[in-house]
Amino acid sequence: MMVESASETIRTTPSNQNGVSSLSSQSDGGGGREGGSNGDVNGEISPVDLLHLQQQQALQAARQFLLQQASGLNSPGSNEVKQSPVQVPVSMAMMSPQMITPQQMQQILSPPQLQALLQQQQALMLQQVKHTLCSKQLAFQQQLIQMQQLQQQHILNLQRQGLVPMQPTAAMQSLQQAMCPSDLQQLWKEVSGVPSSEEALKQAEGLDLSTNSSNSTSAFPKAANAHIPLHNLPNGQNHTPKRDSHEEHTGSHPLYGHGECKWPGCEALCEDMGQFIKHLNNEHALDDRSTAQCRVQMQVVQQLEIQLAKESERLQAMMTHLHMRPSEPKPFNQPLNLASSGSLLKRDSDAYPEGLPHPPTSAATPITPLLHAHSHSHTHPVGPIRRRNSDKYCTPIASELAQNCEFYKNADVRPPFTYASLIRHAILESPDRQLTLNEIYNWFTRKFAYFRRNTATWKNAVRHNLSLHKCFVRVENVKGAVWTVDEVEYQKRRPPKMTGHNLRTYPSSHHLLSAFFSSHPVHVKEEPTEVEEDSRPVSLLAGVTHSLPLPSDERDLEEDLPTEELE
DNA sequence: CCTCAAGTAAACAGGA
DNA sequence: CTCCTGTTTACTTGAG
Repeated sequence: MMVESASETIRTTPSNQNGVSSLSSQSDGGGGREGGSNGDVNGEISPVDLLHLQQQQALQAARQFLLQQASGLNSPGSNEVKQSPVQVPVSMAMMSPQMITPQQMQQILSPPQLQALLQQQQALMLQQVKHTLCSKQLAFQQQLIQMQQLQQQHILNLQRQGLVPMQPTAAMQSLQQAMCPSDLQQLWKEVSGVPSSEEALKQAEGLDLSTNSSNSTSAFPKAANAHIPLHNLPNGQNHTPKRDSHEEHTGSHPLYGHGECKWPGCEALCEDMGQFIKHLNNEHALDDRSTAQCRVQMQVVQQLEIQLAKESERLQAMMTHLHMRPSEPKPFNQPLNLASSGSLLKRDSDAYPEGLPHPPTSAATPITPLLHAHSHSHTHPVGPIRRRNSDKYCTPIASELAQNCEFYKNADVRPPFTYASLIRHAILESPDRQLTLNEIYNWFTRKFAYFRRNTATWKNAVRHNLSLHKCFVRVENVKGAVWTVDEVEYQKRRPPKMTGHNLRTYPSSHHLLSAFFSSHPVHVKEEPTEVEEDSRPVSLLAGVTHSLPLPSDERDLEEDLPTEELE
């Protein structure tokens, strides 16, 4: 109880200035853009128009891609459905990382996969920028709808398998509540100018929306009118078991393409659909691992959404600057799941005039941005990451970092290591195996986007760890003091604790599922981030650091957690 | 329930 | 005086 009061008085301590300027708000203008919208005239094609068009196309493509990604994670047997009257942003329900942190996801599924995925996505996004010319909103709508359906399907599947703990109906209800269909309907109208989503759907169906077909894996099913009105779901009666069989007969599956399974990290070859389905059921049944992988995929999508949001914001700023009337600003401003979840949940407040909060918090605060606006600014200002999973669950820090350094460098994800192990790693990584405090700080900020904010907190933790653990030895130097590692102490320090649990099986299905359905991400503790520039998930992929051979040093380090690894 | 490790917050001291 | 560094204590949380 006291804690709360304590945390409420958190003040940003002076230490913030330690060269950690990660804030580069590029959004100038956020304000009065709605003033300038006067209809959609497109008589002439000026450079400005082209720019506009390009941007929109890019954004649209990105959005589509995100949606595809999101739909891709809807576990097997979840496509073929096509429409639902109610818009339900999948990710809203599925992305609730407050229960399982991104780190955990990463642990579960090696981030190289994440990187690979992101890379793919980036490439595909670029491709799609070229191909996606028409059917902007419609494609968007279409896919959103599909996502919803997939989500529903997924839920149904879970129910069927008895894996949805307790009352699936409750899950549904919470889902539905969180979604607030009416809000969504409204949103749709705003966004698309289409009277209702069903209308939109009809239109969408009338068109060839296969713009996404450039992504061979996505092949959105066009068939099926398996309606699953969400409003029926709460009864828990709408199981439509036939869908599986139905799916098997249609030749496409988002997780199947080019004769191989597109499940993240799988790539198993399957000659035909039947074989693939079999494979899917065998290898990717709903278990801890698959569920965890889903969450990883969510993370991927989330990161892409962040990127998308940023681009949207940029577009807005550009257009504002050029005095353009954003012909269709809304869809782009609306970071579909992330932010919208907040706004919808929030409900009462506008909080969402523009879709994106303005400068600093915008993109990088996927989960909570709007909540902050609402609550006292200090309520959870720094989202203390209590109780992160300890490194005992992790792969050895050295290899993990070596493989995923680009990821951590850019993604605002807390590394799944203890402070102590990180500090040690930093020190041992240095040429002289010694670092000053400030150098350690710098290492943290350099290596982890996550540590580019809340500096007061983690720096304090670093100092605390340095002092606390005997394995860190302070050595007076000419220029001051440096910190070194007493390896013996360090090893001693480590409890024989078990662990290792294969990360892939770490979080239990229950956890994951409850996370899935806890669509009340209101209390997310992700902090108000400022990682604008850093959370550039897409670009980070260019990194290609994975598969770097480990330096000998790293090898040493890697031995560091042998027991932890092997259970 | 207890213990322990980890994370967080904060008070405090000493030095630049 | 402010800020940084370093130490220490207190507390919470999660896991064993």
